Amino acid sequence: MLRPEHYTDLADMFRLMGDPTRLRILYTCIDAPTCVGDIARGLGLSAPLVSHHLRLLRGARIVRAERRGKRVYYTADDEHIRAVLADMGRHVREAGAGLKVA
Amino acid sequence: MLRPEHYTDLADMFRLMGDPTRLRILYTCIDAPTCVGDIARGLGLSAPLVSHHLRLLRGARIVRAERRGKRVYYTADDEHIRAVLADMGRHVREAGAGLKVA
DNA sequence: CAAAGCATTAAACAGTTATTTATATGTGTT
DNA sequence: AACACATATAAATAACTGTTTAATGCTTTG
Repeated sequence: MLRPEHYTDLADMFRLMGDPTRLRILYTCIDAPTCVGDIARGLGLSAPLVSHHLRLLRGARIVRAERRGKRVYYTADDEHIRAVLADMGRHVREAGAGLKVA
Repeated sequence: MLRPEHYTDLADMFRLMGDPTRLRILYTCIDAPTCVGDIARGLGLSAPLVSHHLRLLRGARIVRAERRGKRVYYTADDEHIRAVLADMGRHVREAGAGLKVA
């Protein structure tokens, strides 16, 4: 099974990826390090909002930050994160559309 | 990239797995089909609560239901779900404890 | 067919969380 | 050193969601 304290950590991971805005932010910087401003512009979001979400993602080690001059570049922390997204993507595609969530 | 409508589906998946109670329920029936009552007893939860969460998980095709007599047995829908949990588990273990989420 | 067992549904409450707006911190430039 | 740029933080609001309680729906058994 799984150690109890890991449940909350795991759940936190999933919960953080479970917000549409955060997920779009994550996808924007999944392949190449991208700075806050570019993410914000690319998605049509305010910089504070993007920064805030990135802080949460960073706190869970889902993304990693690196400062270059004035800008801070974010990218996915490790391959497991990419693997998770890939597998979940496959699931959604195979399970097909028409998910009733509500 | 990813088709826009998939973002919400993907986010829904993660969001659903992002609740500690739901995640524990999912883990309980991940390997072998388990009925609502057994899940509830095993986790010390009420049957209505477990049933409610299973309905949400089922709506997203995260679990699959099968009726056998009076009981309804639930289990993980496909291998992708198990793969996602395995990868995320590895990430949490490697990233180590001390995640600052708040 | 009535009763009991198991699961589901519905509605109300309580707690949490994403977003906005305003302010502050850091970094490089003139 | 002052300015401009990029990011980060804080507080307030508004929307959402998990849990509880009570009632309803299916299946088999007596």
